[in-house]
Amino acid sequence: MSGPPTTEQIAHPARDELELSAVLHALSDPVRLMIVAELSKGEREYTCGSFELPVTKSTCTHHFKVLREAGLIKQRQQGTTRLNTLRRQDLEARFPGLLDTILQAAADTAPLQPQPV
Amino acid sequence: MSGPPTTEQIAHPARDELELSAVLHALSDPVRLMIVAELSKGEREYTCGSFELPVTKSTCTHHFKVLREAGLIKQRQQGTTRLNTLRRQDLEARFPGLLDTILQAAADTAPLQPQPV
DNA sequence: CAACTTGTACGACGAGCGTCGTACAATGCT
DNA sequence: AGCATTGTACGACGCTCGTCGTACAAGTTG
Repeated sequence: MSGPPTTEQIAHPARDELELSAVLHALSDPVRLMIVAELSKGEREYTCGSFELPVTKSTCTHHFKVLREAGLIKQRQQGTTRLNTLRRQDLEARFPGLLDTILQAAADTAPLQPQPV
Repeated sequence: MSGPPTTEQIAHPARDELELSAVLHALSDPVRLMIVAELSKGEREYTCGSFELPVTKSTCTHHFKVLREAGLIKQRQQGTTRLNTLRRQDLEARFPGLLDTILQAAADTAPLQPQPV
């Protein structure tokens, strides 16, 4: 193999372009909040398929797209899979404390927890 | 005057019933975030008309209703006017630090500020 | 009483959201 | 090569959202 193994041509907003309303809207959906909560539990990269979500594949793609366009996650292509990571530093720089506070609130009040794989 | 001057028959969710997704959704609208930011600046009660909002009266009523049903504000009838206050304590008890963090993020990144009256 | 103020109720409209199914592209594996 | 895996693209569907205009209710004030 001589060509580039990864594509990395996925649009992401810059740190200074993150909008609060987009972030809050993204996290106001229970499924997306689940995804972000899962991502926040580890430092490793998660594939889209490593979540037990109560929606189909295409809906899952949609939610990851919303999260990416709001600047919450970074997506990196690797082979057929797409690796997702939380943009912790960017979020912390732009909206200090916001992510942790929301995740804490979610953990305190969530009736159900998703299952990682 | 011998009769009751205020009605106080407006439905509000109890503290323990506040849902995170509803709160985040309520605050993901710029107009509603403006309203909450204004309310947070003072301890006094604000009438619905004391905001300079870029929407009509009926839209304003709608936004206050969303905020009330999400548990962000308390509305109290007094004569023809309705007095609004932020439910600071309830929010702090249910979602510690959430309101302040969001308001801080809004203040840091907001391009425009509303005008109080 | 009549006029005004403050805000709600209701219906309408266009836009967007969350969901799905099917089809397809790209990669990995046998 | 052929097949399986992973995820996207696209269209469709109901539903909700934000907005508005008009009409109306409840107080306040002349």
